[in-house]
Amino acid sequence: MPENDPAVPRWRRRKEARPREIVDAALTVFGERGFAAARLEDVAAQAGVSKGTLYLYFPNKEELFKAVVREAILPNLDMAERLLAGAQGPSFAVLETLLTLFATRILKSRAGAIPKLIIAEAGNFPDLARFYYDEVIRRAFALLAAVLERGMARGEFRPVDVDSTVRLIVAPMLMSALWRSSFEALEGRPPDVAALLAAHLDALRRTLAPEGGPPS
Amino acid sequence: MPENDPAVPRWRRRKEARPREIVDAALTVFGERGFAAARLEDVAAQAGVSKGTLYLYFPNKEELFKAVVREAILPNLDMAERLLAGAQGPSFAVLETLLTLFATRILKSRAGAIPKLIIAEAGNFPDLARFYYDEVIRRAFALLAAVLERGMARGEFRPVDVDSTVRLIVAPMLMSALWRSSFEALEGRPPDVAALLAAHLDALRRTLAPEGGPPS
DNA sequence: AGCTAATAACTGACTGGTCAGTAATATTTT
DNA sequence: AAAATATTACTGACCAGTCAGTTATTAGCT
Repeated sequence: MPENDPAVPRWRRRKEARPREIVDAALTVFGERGFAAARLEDVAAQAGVSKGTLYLYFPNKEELFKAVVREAILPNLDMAERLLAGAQGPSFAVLETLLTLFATRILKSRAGAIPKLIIAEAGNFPDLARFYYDEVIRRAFALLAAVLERGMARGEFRPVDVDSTVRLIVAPMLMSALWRSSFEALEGRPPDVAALLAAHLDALRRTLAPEGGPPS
Repeated sequence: MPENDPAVPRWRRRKEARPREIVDAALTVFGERGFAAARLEDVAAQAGVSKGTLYLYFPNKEELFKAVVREAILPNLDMAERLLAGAQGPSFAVLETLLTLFATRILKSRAGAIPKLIIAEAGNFPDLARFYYDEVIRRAFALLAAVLERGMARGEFRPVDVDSTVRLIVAPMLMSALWRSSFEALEGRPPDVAALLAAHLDALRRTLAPEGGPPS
């Protein structure tokens, strides 16, 4: 049943809105299928646009993916960095806020699919891996390392191996994100992120506490 | 320069040895490229065989992959289960042995690539995800849960939320495996698994210790 | 205000390349 | 010779990226 009324155009020119809509559609489709398996035809359909239009705004699939990362992840990192820069109180509270932020802002949004994407495709698309490593991982690790250094300098944390401890902090959050992407459908119940976060914070409190007693 | 001497056959019939060689080649190629992107042509070449031969021993790509998992992972799980069943000493020592076993047997072998594989392809190949979940994840989680229960029953561990704690135990090891597969090439130094394992065990000791003091 | 280029935005059929799986054929072994 | 094992050449489906052509919008002219 084709729409023949010429008063209703088949499409509109919307130069301003397109990139955002395309990136948004791409996040959805990449998240569902991964980078390599995602069909740009599907991204286009999801964005309500034809495949050719994608190429008016993005030179190729990889650049589209980078745009997705920039839009979905980097603003959160910016926020986290500002948070540390302006922190006044105890370091453990900063850590708690950061992890809670991750659990709510990233894990629960469609951006939670991005870690899986990167891990899945790093081998076959080293440029993407490099991009993500430089723009996201390095910054996130540096941020957490700074929190640990701050805590140790203030005597709130016992001395620890910073690099290993950063990985210990990140791992459960990362694993939650991967879990959601991969196995949520197979388990009856959804994973209890809140319980995991609570247990993780509890473990960190005990791990980081100076010998003389727990930090405030 | 073709070999025309009829006394030197171009190939031999080796019905017994083929499956193992093919599975071994498949582990290598799947590990490098992922499941979807791996070319059976490459698996065949790596196994010193032609593509058609693969189909004499495995009905399709998915079944070949399942065979890889069965061969590379399940024997390690069997060993771990026997280890717990025969354990006499303190529960923390069992935990330590299990994690060390993982860090050495899985992480350092080509089998370390399998977690990445599963996570990467779970969305597009739900049958594989189901298979891995049933055959590996459930068993591994049950195993660790049993260690925790044992420790709590013997008063060596304080009472903890078993499910969350199992995830906390697994996450850093899993993350190491994923890291190797994805970012090792991008960093100068290889990740220091020994340091991470030491820090993790230290953190677990503090986390699981009953209030009255650390377990032996 | 209405008509008419000119331009910018968009479409969708097509190309070139890839690869899992199959069929036809060849070689080795018994 | 027959059976078992292996190879090679092929098929069909898939998809990123391209491009010739179409449609909406804007600007210029009257």
